[in-house]
Amino acid sequence: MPLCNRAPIDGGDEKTVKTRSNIKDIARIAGVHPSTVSRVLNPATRSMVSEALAEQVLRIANEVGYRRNPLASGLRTRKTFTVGIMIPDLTNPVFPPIVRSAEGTLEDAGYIAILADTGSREHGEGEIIENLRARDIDGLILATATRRDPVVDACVEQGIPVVLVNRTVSRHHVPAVVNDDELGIELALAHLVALGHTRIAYIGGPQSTSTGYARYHALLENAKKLGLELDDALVINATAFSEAAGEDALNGLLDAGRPFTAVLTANDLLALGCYDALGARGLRCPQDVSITGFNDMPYVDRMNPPLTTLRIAHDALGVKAAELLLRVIEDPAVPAEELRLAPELIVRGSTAPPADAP
Amino acid sequence: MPLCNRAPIDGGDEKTVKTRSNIKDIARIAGVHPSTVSRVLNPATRSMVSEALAEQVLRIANEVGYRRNPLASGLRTRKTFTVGIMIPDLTNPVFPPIVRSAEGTLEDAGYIAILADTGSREHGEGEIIENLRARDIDGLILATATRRDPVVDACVEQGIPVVLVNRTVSRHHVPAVVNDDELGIELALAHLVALGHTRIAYIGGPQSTSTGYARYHALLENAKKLGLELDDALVINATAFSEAAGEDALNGLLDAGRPFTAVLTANDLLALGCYDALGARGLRCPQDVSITGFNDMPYVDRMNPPLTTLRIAHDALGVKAAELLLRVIEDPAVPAEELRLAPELIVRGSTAPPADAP
DNA sequence: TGACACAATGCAATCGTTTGCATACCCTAC
DNA sequence: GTAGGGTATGCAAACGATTGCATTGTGTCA
Repeated sequence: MPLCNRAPIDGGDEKTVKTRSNIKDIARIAGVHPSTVSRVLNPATRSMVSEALAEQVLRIANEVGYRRNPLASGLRTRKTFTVGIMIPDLTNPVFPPIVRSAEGTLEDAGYIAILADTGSREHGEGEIIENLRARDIDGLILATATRRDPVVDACVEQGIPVVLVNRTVSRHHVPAVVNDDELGIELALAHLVALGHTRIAYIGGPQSTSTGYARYHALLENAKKLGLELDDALVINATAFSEAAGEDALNGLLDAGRPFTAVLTANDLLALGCYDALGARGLRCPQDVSITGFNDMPYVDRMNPPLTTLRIAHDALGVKAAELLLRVIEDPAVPAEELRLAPELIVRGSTAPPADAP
Repeated sequence: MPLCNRAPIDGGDEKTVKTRSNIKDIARIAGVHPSTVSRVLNPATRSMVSEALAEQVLRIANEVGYRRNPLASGLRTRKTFTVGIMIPDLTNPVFPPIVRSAEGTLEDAGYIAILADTGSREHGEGEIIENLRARDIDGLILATATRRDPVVDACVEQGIPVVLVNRTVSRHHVPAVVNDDELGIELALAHLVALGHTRIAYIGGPQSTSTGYARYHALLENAKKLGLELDDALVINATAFSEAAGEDALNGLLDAGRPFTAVLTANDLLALGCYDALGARGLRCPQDVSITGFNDMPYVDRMNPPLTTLRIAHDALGVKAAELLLRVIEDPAVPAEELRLAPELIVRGSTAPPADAP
């Protein structure tokens, strides 16, 4: 007997580390060539082999608990059933639901998700992408995009299927799933106006992100549409989507001395920063100033006061992004579509009619 | 000239999709055998080849931007520089910081992290593990462990390096990084007692998890140590670590009609559920009932009232778990140590002296 | 000068799958 | 009876890297 270092058959109770059985083992048992087994195991080529034999091979594969080795398969075919998910910061409550639902959707399709959090990282994004590319990932979900993003350009150039989520880029050639920011701002602004506010301040986000940019322009647009006069001195864009930036921004507005009764912010964290700035000055929300957020982060309904904000369909964002990516992977020629999901205004305690209202 | 389907050298401006250069390309340029290049590229075997040649090969590798193909390498060596991270639910705020810091630590060591959220999933955990195993992952970080966990058993049995994080298992053979729950409960209980509370209720978590189990027993232990009389009817373990379970539990306690002035909970979400139960009955926290949480989830400092709780070193948990796993991967014979990180009591507005205090 | 040790490199098999091509076989039709 | 056309399978070369063993070359020592 030739050397037989494994016990592929009847290895039931053996104490040996039973190394996963492979296509050759099956071939040996079935008395056929490995290539035949391979053809049976691949649904696309199964029809090449006689039905009876195919059935037998499948049965054996099942019996020995065969699982394709993705490394070997990937090496040969360049398809790894692996996708990368890049996010700027997992501890930002916006991302976990996106990541989770995207991962779940991918998993259901037989893919695995490699997580890359670029915030907590010494390597640059480019380095990370190179790393993923070296691993022959099939595609990439990017939540990190800036409006002009070299990383995205690089992916497009290298032909890596990419889908952007949450944020998008300026040049319109890459598929994306984003929130409908125009609608969101419209809802928030209309809400404040309906409450009777006329002197409304705005605290936006970085203009380098599509969300910061879109929300800012949506504000200008919708104010005009409503015939609302905006005080330029009361419209500013913060340098980051963070509590600290929001606090700074509102402090700036308060110091400017221009009167206002409401602040529309482009992000929940900015809104929370506003809470801090108000609290430090003994001002009350909503009695003195109404505040709206954007995102509906978890637990903002429990804050003091509960935050009026725009609920983004985070789960759907992740699911749709994953589905879109799968579609692109399957057929790279698919046209780059951009999905915009409608947000929902959630009215809570942080908004009320202005003090001087009738 | 033999067929040469690539342009490995001087491929600078070519419009062709420049396929990643490999070890053979380098060998050809350097005029040596691929195996020599391989030896140079592997630090462990570099000393086998003459210094001058090694340098030259490295220079060329650098010039052509060589990157090892992890698939091929992994196929041959069974080492993929990949680890899996399994968590029960990414939208539970406890996990993102753990995942993020673990991932960052792994990345710095040249590993990538595959994320698996078992909650949002139709496949069972076993199936997922099999999937990861098929991909020859080097190790696994599990945040999903129950006290008697077949998945953990399976991993240990199959020799997959495993590190548990946040939760651990009963049988003591697997390395873990957890919070020091005994200390946490001790701090919380001492805090309430110091405020003057004597009739203290407890809402714990599922006894199938190590955290639920340890905190419950720590409570009994510490109460005895402090000479504190616990009313059995006021000590219950909820069926889940969730807001709903917490609300149900506290409603049960209130319905029982036994007097108490404080509730010590085993988890922030349980505590938030208590807020709901109190609010629904018009009771105030902390005036009528003090409440303590466990975890210090993000934003509980902004809730109404801000929650007194135990801050777990989530980042450290992730980092340590990753480091421990790397150590085990490197040397599977390393003894299974269990790290316990000390929590910190964060006193906020949800605790105060009881109403009947002097 | 020849034997031997040792250092540096080449050779070729291997990891597990896939796939273009060759082959063997059977059936039909002229 | 043989040419032609399928159909079902085998063969062997990839994919890219690693590694035990073989080979070559160089120096040392007796």
